[in-house]
Amino acid sequence: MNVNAKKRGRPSRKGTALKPEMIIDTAKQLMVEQGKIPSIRQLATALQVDAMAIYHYFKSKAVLLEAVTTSLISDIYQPVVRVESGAEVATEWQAELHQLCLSYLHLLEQYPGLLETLLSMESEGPAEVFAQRFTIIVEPLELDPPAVESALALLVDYLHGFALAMNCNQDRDALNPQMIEGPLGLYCKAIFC
Amino acid sequence: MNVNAKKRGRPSRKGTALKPEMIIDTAKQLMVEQGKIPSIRQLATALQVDAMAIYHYFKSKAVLLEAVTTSLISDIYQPVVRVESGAEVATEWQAELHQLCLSYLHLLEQYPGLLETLLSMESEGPAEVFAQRFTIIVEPLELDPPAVESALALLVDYLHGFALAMNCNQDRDALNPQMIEGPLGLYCKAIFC
DNA sequence: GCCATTATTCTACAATGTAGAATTTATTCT
DNA sequence: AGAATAAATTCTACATTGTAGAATAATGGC
Repeated sequence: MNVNAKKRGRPSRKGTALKPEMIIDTAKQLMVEQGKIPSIRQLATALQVDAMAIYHYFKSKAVLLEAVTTSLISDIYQPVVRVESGAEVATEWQAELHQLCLSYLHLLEQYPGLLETLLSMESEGPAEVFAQRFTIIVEPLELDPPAVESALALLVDYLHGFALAMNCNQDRDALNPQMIEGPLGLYCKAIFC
Repeated sequence: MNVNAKKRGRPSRKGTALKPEMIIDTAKQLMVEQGKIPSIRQLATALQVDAMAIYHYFKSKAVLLEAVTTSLISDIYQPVVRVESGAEVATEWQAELHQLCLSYLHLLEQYPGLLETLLSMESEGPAEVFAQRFTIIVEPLELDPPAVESALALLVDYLHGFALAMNCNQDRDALNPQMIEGPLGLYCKAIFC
């Protein structure tokens, strides 16, 4: 007779019900705490629930991770829209871009595994979030569409490569988001010179 | 009595001995065939050997993968060193860089899992290979050291991000190395203008 | 009150990395 | 030559993982 055994079947008290939100939130928390994606069993333990209960809400672990990703991605920096005049155009967008990149990297650093999920996802939603905010920032530069496309591709993949390097490096301090300074400066020169 | 059971203990005939090279080669082959890193058991089966035999040569799977990586990385494009004159400087290095990038991406595409191993490795050796060849190519541009460093960082992480995207995308044709054209052009503009 | 639906736990399986012991052959020492 | 040691291999076993499928219990609609 297992001491820890819980009663089987649907729980009585209504408020006790497991909710998708709770699962997602706990998953996020464990990702931060453990620095990696938790196993379904670990997640279930944290929720004080049987592992299989989670599968009632998410058809597979991949689907759960996609939900986590979608929920997190909107937290990246939201650029401020300005009415710019003359000289400001040349500098403001760089600061905004810097901030967007840092917040994106910070997110990918805080939640290891997010990156791979993001890139594996069927839905383009999460990837679109960054693109959207990027577009807002470079809007005042009035680049032609193909140039914007190339610029976005170069930046996104650069950031993903950098994030991957951070995630793979075991010693946390060897690599941090501040180090994009040089490359990002070079990048800015490329798209506006 | 298992029909497939092999005799235990050290094999008699000398030539039969498993060699690290064989393990590495078979691992490479399976990576290409399966499009992912094989399990130790699969690798052992291909070698017609017990799984644990592999651990006699490599202390862990990670160490084996590092050996595979080190062995593969030297295959990337070796830039030709030229004596350039005047106008050629402005164009030749771009073609060389393009070729280097394509061969690097091709390698990372062909051997999924290589990227993560590369980035997780203690040894800087493999990472140095690309850096070395990059340096040869941009040498004639006579950039100052910090600029070279930034340029290398931007390019390497961009390529890693791109490679990761290729590896994560299940439909093979959605993403291929030819697509670096635009971003790479932009990049070249950045480092020499 | 009956029955379908919903939320949950339990049991079980196949795959994985790998520790540790057993076994057989090769090599080295005396 | 014989004994001891080392090397190369297979076997057995374990913990961890994702998840399929069945059993169980409460809820909600009729």
